[in-house]
Amino acid sequence: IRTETAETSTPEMDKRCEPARYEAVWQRTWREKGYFTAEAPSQRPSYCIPIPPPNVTGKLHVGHALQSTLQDLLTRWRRMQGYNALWLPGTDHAGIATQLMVERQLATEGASRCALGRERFLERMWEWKEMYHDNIRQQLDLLGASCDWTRERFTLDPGLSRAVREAFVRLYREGLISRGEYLVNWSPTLGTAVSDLEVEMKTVQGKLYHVAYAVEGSDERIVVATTRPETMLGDSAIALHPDDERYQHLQGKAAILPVVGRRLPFVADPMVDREFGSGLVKITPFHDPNDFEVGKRHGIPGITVIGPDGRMTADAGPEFAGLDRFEARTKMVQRLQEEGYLVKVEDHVHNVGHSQRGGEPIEPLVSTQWFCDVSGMAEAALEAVRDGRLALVPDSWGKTWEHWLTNIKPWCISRQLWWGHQIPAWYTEDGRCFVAHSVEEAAGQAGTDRLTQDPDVLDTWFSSALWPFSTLGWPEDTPDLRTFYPTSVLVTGFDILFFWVARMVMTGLHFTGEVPFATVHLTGLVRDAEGQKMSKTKGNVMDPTELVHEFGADALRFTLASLDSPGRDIPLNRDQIAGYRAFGNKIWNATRFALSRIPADARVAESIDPAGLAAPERWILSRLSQAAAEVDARFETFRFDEACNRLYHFFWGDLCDWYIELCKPAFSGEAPRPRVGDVLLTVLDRALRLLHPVMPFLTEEVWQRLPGHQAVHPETICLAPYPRREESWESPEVEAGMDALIQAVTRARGLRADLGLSPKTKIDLHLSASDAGVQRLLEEQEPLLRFLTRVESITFGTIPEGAVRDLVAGVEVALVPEAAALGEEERGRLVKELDKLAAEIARAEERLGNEQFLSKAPPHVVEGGRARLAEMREREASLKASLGDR
RNA sequence: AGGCCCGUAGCUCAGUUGGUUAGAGCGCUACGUUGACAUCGUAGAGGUCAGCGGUUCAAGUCCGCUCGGGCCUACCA
Repeated sequence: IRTETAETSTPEMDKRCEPARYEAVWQRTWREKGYFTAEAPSQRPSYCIPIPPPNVTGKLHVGHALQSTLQDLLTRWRRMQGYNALWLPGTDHAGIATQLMVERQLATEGASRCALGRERFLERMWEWKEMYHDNIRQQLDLLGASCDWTRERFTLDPGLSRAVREAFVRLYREGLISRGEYLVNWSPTLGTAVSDLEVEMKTVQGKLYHVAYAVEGSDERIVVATTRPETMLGDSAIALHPDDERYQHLQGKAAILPVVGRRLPFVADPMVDREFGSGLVKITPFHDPNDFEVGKRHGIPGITVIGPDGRMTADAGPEFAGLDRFEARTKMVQRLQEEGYLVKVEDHVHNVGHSQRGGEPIEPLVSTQWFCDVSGMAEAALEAVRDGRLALVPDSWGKTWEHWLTNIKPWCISRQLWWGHQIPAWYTEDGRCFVAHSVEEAAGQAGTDRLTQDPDVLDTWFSSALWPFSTLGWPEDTPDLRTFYPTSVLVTGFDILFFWVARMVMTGLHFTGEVPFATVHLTGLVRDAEGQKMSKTKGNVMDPTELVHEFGADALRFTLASLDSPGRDIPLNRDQIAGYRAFGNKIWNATRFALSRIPADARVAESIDPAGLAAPERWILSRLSQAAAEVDARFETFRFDEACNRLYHFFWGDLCDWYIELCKPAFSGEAPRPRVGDVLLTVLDRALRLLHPVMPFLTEEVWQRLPGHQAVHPETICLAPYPRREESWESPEVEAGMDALIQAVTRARGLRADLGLSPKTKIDLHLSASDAGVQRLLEEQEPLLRFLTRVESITFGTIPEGAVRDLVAGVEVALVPEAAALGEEERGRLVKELDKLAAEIARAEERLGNEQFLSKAPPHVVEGGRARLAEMREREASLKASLGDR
């Protein structure tokens, strides 16, 4: 176990950061110490994130890694802020998807679900579940997830199954769940009904067959167009538009179905589009959703000619019975042609519903299923977003939410599968149905125990819909439920907004009266470096486990979090992850520097008073305070990208590029300043704490080595307070002065480079600040400036003739090179710069001469413009002086 | 068919309620290995903000149209 780091506090650190050496160790330590176990009840405010339960179908993909990173980030952040934070983990049985995986596995063994029987098959399912569940758990550990595994749930475990039965029974008793015979989306290869959401519309190139029908009792022939000739066998009417002049005479008559010879009455219905085809539509009530409605309106009976297996039924007639529906199409076309009914065939592009899981075209089929009427719940869910009880982030999803929920239809919740929650409905031998919590209760109602349970299971999303409260113990009124419900945030992909999020909101409001979470953060899709969707067939799938092994979990986490900008997909590329791995190395080495150079008595300070500190120390503390304030604000608004960006630039830019450089001459004794070691350690401590939610492993590993870190928390950075803004540390004056120093140093280096002078060339630097305070600061820090610019000497005040000069941040910077003159290249660059400046000055003058601008623009903008113009003029003078007489 | 999103540097993207000089990372160029770090440092180059029109003192930002790309919803047989 990794406690030796903290206790022996070996100052030796490797030259490179190697995540593999500490990540797994810390994950184990954290778990053993129980840092992530939440309390219920608790005195502290609650914060809860219910995990979108991964399917137990296989491995986690990068999308999971993204969502897990964000959930963990939020949880760790709130935990550090003192919340009683719970990230509740679990997995989903994922009905169809998982059953398919196991069926495939069985097929490779030459076995099958039916041969095995329901009971043995379910045993196999549970074995599968155990295996993949363990995978998922390991992967989450690998990523550094701070889940409370003592509260882990699975959608088929006893508690959740009980919640499912309770929800079903209540909805049934309220009349919102019912059983009935309707036209449903049927997947012939899966052998089950699916919901509207599981139907994927695909644009396909098909054919439009124009078929002639004889009109009964006349010589007239009419033409009807269809894309599915095989369904003609189930036709029972022909529809025309009630206002269509061309066909009024057909009202009350009938057509004769070719090949079959059945009589098809004409019906007038406004659903007919007069412009399409001939303006006449064949009506197949049992194999088309529109026709089903027309059939109902006109009392036309339907005929089922395609069975659940996708083959033609006996009712299709002896010639077709037993044929696959697509074979039947070919045969029908052939028969029509033979008998002279086929008028023409056109290419036709149209949209066909396909089974999302099975992949084959959906067959609309009449069957008895269970339905849930969600119209009332949808209304409540709409209201929750409208009145702000539920926030969608980004809020652009609001319109999609509105649209879907206002057009919602009954939800088909039964599935002809074995893996799932069996429907709590029992039938007597004479066919009466009893819905109850248990077979005993049903027997009581039925007055007999000769009952058979409904063989179907519920749609997987039915149990998922209850997830935020069923995992906390609902329907029991448990301490967990009281403590953590409603939960705080849901982080998930927009692709399951309807499948899952909307349904959780609906059931949450229905059963608990409250929205199940206050905020939904919807992430984009993780794509590959080229912006392509990852898919197995394309072979561009990135495996999070491999990425963790290659780059470390922290680098992957930082990358994913920093790419999560609202409403955008996430193009993930390895270079970027490598870049953030380098950032980790930077953090590591910054710490290594501190540990090797600080005085022996330096310690992390829980708080520090800037009074008595020199400008560089006051500057970094001021910058740190602002970084803390901004990072916190970004997390509040789910701008993980901006938070990460801020963290990155604070650490690399302010801390490493400048402050650590500023520390060097102080530590070496060249330019000593008070308490530099304490400040460096204190800044590192806080910076690591700020970074911890994003990079938990590295920050813990490094933080444990800081002398005196125990003052902040005795055991772990995971539970150390999240740094806040420290207003007493902030000083605009110090920042302005140091900013001038930084810019002057940068410009001095730039001038030297412009002159093509090697770093070894001796040079005199002249600095002249217009602001007296800045001038004083520069003079005070003269040794520091010499160290940073590597010049021989610095002279303050008037710039000598012949110097090469420039003006930045109110400081004139000039170099007097020994016997060096401006070459052609340098002159050219200067002239170009002067031209640009002159153009800008002209623009500024014009603007400032505009009456409208002066009177309408706010004063600070006008003032800013004037100041800017003045500075540009000064700079112009300075640059001209460089060119001057040389 | 309806709706939504996007178009900014070579690439991937930021850019607050319109307000000075449009930013970052990667890549590129030159120089650099001085004791934290070459997974590095220093200094640079690179943009007609897709196009057109409008509102405004002021537009990458607001409005309209066009072009290009993506996504969602949808029962045209």
